[in-house]
Amino acid sequence: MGRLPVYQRILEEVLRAGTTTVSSELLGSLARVNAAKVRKDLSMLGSFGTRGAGYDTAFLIEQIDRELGLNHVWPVVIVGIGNLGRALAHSQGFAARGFRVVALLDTDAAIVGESVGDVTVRHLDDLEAIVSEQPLAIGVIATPASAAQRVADLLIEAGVRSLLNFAPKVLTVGPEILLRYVDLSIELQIMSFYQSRMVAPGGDGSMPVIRSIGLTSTGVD
Amino acid sequence: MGRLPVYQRILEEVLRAGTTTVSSELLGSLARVNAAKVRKDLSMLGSFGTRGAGYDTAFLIEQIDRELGLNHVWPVVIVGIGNLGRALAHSQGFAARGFRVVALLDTDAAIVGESVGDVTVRHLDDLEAIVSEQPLAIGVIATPASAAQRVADLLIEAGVRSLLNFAPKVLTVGPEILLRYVDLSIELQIMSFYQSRMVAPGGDGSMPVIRSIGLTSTGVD
DNA sequence: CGATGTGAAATGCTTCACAGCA
DNA sequence: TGCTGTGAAGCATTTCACATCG
Repeated sequence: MGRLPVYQRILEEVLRAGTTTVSSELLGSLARVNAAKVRKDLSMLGSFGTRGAGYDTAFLIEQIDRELGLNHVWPVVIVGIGNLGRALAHSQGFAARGFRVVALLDTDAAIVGESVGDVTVRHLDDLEAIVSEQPLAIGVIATPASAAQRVADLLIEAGVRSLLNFAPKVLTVGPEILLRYVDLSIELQIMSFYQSRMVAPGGDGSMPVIRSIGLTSTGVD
Repeated sequence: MGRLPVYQRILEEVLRAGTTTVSSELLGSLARVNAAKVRKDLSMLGSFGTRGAGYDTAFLIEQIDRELGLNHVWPVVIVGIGNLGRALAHSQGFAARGFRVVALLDTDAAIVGESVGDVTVRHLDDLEAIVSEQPLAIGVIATPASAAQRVADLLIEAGVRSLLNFAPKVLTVGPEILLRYVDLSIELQIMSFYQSRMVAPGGDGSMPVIRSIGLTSTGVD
C-alpha cells in the first residue's frame, strides 16, 4: 500500500507537534485523501483506533513501521556521486529510517576517495569486494543516463534485488528485480498533464479539485 | 494517465535506436505492463496504430506530447539551490521537454548571484518582481524541510499553481493547488515494503513477480 | 456523542478474447 | 497472417452509510 509511508511521515510531524491522538479526518485532510479511505487502510493493520477519540499517534507509527518492514535495516548503495548522489547521501531521510548507506560508488578518479558524510567514495570496480564483506539490498542509481544500464547490470550481478533509478533512462532488468523510477522529467510531465487538464475548458468555469499526492506504487502479482 | 510519460520516454529511446515502428507488445515489455493495457491507454488518444504492424514511433510521440500539454512551454522556478537544486537545474530533462527554468532562488548570500547553467540565482525576496515580468507555472521546492512551507506559501501567493516538493515535509496548501511529492525516504519505504513482501514466507518457495514501475499519479476529481 | 470499523454499493481499472483490418 | 481496437468479464479500489463501541 503506497499510502502508508505518507501517513507515517504525517504522523511523525503530527507527533513532533505534540498531538498524541489523530482522527482519520485529520490524517485524511493532511494526506489529501478521504477519511474513509484512511480508516480502510489502517484497518488492514489491525484495529487499534479508539472509537470516539481516534488513533494513538505513536502507536500507529510503530504499527506502520512494522508493516513496512522498517524494523529491518536495509543496506543501501548509491552509485554516481554527482550533485544528485551527494544530495541523496546527505538526505536525512536515509538515516532517520531503517536505511543505512553503506557504500558510495563512482568511476571518476577525482571523486573516488572523497568523504561524503562519514562514508568514503569507492570505485565502482570495488563493488564485488564490498559485497563480499556485506550484502547490499537496495541500489540507488544517480549516474548519467549513459551509464545507468551498465550500473544496473553490475548491481544485480552483485546481488542487489531492488533498484531505485534516478537516471533518465529506461532500464531493462529481469522480472525478479524490483525497479522504481524517480524521474524529474516524468514528474513534470505529469504535472503538465494535470495543469493542462485544469486549464482546458470543462464546460462550466469551475476548477476541478486535484487530489494528487505522493508517489503511488503498483502491485505485486 | 500517469503511464503516458513513461511510454513517451521509451518511445524516444526506441526512436533514437532507429526503430520507427513499435508494437504494443514491445512497448509493454519495456514499460513492464500488459500489452492490452498499452493498447487501451493509447486508444484514448485516438486510433492511429496500423493493424498487423504496430504504431509509428515518431507519430505516437507527437500525439502523446499533445495529450500531455507539452506543446505549451511551462515556466519553472526552482527554490533552494543546494546539491539537489543544482542537480535539478542541470537536468536535461527540463530543457529537452517543454519546461524552461526561468528562475533559481535561494536565500543564502553566498549562493545568490552565482550562475547555474545560464540562469543566475536570485534572492527569494525577488520573487514578486520576477513574477511581474513573467508568470511562473510550476514551482520546484528543493529547500530544507524547515523552509518548505514558507516557500510554498510564497510561491502560491506569486501565482504558482503547481508545486513539486522535494523537501521531506508535508505541505498544507489549498485544494486548488496541484501538489506532488518526490520524497526519497518515501520511495525507499515503498521498496522496503515490497522487498519484505518478497522475502516474507508466501507458503511455497516461489518468488512473486514484481511488476512495479514508474511513478503513477492519482486522479482528478 | 464522536469517531472507528466494515458490509455493501459504486466506481474505476485491468485483463481477456476476439472481431476486424492492413 | 499479425497486431490493433474494444466490448465484456473480472478484479480491485473507493466511497457510502451506519451499526458499534469507548
